[in-house]
Amino acid sequence: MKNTIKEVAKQAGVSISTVSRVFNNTAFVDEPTKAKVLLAAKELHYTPNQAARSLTKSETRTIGLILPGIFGEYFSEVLRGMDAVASDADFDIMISGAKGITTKFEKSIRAMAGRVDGLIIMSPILQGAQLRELIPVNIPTVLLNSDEEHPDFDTVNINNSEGAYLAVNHLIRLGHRRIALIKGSENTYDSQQRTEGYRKAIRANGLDQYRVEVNGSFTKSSGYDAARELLAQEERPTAIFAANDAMALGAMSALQEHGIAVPNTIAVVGFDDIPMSQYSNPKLTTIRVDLKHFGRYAMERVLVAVRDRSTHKVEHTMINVELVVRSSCH
Amino acid sequence: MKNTIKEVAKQAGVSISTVSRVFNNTAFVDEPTKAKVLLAAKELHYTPNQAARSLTKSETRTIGLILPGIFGEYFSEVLRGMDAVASDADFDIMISGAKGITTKFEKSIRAMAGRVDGLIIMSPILQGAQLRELIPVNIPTVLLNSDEEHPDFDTVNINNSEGAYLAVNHLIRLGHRRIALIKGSENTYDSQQRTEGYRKAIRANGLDQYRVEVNGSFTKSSGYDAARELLAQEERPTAIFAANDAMALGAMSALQEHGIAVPNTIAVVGFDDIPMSQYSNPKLTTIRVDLKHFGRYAMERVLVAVRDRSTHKVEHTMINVELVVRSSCH
DNA sequence: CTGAAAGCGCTTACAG
DNA sequence: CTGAAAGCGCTTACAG
Repeated sequence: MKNTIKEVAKQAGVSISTVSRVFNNTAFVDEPTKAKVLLAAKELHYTPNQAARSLTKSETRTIGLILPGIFGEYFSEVLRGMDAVASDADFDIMISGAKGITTKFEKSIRAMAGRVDGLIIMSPILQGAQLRELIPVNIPTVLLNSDEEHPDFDTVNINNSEGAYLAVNHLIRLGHRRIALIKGSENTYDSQQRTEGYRKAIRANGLDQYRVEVNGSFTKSSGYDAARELLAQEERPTAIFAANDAMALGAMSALQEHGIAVPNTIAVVGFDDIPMSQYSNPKLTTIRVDLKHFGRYAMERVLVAVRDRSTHKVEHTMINVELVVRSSCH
Repeated sequence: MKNTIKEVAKQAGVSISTVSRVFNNTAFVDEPTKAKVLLAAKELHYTPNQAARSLTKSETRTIGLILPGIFGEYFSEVLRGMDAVASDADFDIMISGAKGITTKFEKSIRAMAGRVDGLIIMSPILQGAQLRELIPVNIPTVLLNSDEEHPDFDTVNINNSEGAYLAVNHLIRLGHRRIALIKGSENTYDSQQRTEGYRKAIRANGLDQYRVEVNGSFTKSSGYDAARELLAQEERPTAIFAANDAMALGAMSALQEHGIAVPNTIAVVGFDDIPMSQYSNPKLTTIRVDLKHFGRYAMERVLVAVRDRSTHKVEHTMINVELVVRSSCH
């Protein structure tokens, strides 16, 4: 990596232009010359410096990802989708975990400058104007899970409120009335929307008197804790809607520890349909989000934006969801 | 991002050196001058181009990760550990999924050249000599899950065979004799070692006549399939050791579908102790690997290597494991 | 305290 | 087909 194009040129007895040409196949080079270059490169273990390359070509062939975290099956699936299309297009991925802290977020953005051709940002906390301020002007970026109608950026969102509505409605049709909600992380766009969907369904069915909401943070352990909190209440719910599958799984675990049968005594619904949900015991009824497609689509959007930066028009996309019935409700 | 240091300098009426100085705090700059620069930078939405910066400083403050995949809780946890220490040290992470294909692997390496200060490579398939050939000479790199004693690279490994031995031994002490193994991905270093540990325990207890091994690939679905295969055999095992938790979870799901009680009819042990394992039903007995520490440690190693490239000496580390008994065995 | 200039490792017209 | 030179956007001695 210390060996430069200059060394290779010297060793091969040619100019650096020639070396560049054989490495980029950008012009025809005589076979013997080419051979000499290749040999020299091999001997010196030469690999072109991509930073230098980016600088001259002002293209990096990499997309930057700024996410609130990259952990758990939710992000895994989204990443998997992104990786698939990036890799097909011969793009690399640069990751920065923004942790939801604004200063950290700014730092991540700065770190990306000049090293990526486009940005995918999932920042469920930051709002429209702030994003406008923080995100560099000239770089194609798509926003995930925030500000559905941001005038300046492409946007991909999950139909959260619809999904929550579907989930709760399913429970109601099954005869449940006291349906508890385990909420996602506070201040988070998707959490708020899922809460809203829950409330809408409750209200629409005149069940407001039975409404009960407890806090969570989208993690299994927070779902576990929330379920215990629910069990401690004098009037226990007969059903729980957790704002994501991780919490639903955690909640089921807590219920089972307490010897409470799922779904017979308490029914549970989740949201996301992460892979684990079809392997749990009982299998989780949930709201299916095609997470892989979500990631895939987001990556496709940046890529087209990168390709024709000039003609690109802002587009807002909503990912549909559907109820998938398994065995955790009754 | 299109705005350069030159534009800022012009707008502020100073030289580019001065702009550079205020941005890097690398020398004292008069307050009024500084103010002018900052103002100009703000107006132009200026962010220093990191590619250019890397080139002149020949330091990138980023570590490249080449992994066989970045999906599932196993990788999530490892990544979480890496991210924590990288982020503390103010380093970014660049990811490339090598997918175990050699050509893809080479491409990943090339893509990293000049864009990272160090490399963490998990390539359970490639062997010592190949790695030597493929990895650029001058870049500090640590190898994960491969070639324990590679003479040229730092190495961090999990004590796989010991762990497998512990798991199987636990089952034997519980009175099981027909203990099936669900293997991990073929040709994989860690899979081979886990298989080896299984066989050692079986042999040491004179149980060779009961040995039964089926194939898997470290995924939940492969564990599910493998369990079904086991159930189809004329003599069913009374216990299953899955080479990782994901497969163990998949296997339990298959057993439960068939109405087989875990652990009463068939006991199950896993390996890794991914977060889900303490939330499953029943909770999974497994071999605990401190995955987060694994990632953390690997990142720490590259970072020290990056810091003193010259004095650094190759070091081989083994991560210890331990049996954690929960409720899936009996 | 600040500026002019060289240099980081490449690519790409421009000549020949 | 190949080379010399300019330039990408920075940083960093070197002067003053």
